[in-house]
Amino acid sequence: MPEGHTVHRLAAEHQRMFGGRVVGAVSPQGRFAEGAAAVDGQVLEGADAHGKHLLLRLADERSVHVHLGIYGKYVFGGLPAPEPVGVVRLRLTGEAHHADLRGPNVCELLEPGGVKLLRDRLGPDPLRADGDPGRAWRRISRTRTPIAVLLMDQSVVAGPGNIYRAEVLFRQGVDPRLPGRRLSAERWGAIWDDLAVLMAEGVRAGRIDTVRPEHTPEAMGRPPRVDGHGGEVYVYRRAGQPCLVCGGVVRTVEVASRNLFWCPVCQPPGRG
DNA sequence: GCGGAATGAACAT
DNA sequence: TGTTCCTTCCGCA
Repeated sequence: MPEGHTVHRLAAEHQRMFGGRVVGAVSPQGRFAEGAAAVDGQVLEGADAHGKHLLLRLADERSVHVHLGIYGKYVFGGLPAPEPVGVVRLRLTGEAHHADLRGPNVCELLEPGGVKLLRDRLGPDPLRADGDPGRAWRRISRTRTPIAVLLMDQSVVAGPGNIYRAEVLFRQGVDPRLPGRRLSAERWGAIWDDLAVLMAEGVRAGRIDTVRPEHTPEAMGRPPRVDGHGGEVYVYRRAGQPCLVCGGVVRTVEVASRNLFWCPVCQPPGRG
């Protein structure tokens, strides 16, 4: 689940449960013991997300930086918090809630200024009000790298992952292998706008749904279906199945060690 | 019960 | 390009 929309939800949840309040912090697993000790007893001033990075600002101007990677997961609950189940890297407790973090790629304490360094190496985030698509365009329009690779590069665009990249390219009818510099500025604008809409909906719903109403199984007279990842999508993990729009066969290929999915009919070679 | 895959990215080579 | 981190879940015995 951890694409950018998930992390923005997590930030909102932290803000709601812990924002402006003193928090307790422990690391039952032990791998964040020193950091937890430094956090424990401080006021959590605010929670924020940039792309897939969660940032918890503390009263002493340091920040907890969490990146979930593929496996990382949060579970929230009330108080009293039960005995931690499994390997809990960080448990926060507030006035009425607790949050358990397991399996993150990153869980570290950043010194003041560390957040700026982090954000400087990230591209614009379609979910943020300060996200500037022009910044991404300056990278995209100058490279031969395929657009499908660029969309996964967090220094180009921060937030989209493997599902959103496949789905937005399908929805905009773009050939995934099209070099960035062959993409038109108009098409990039459409991709950015679509990402903003899709991901905002993902934040609201807590799942990734990308299928337009006229293409849902119901509208097409097929039995309703929800994918294993918890949403309704056009091409992601649907290799070998018929395209929901044209009936052609959805294809997959490995790109930079990730599986890319697309419909060669709706996204013909050179289209961009 | 086991093996593989998974919504990610840093690092080594 | 390959390795590693680290956890969960699914399909297959």
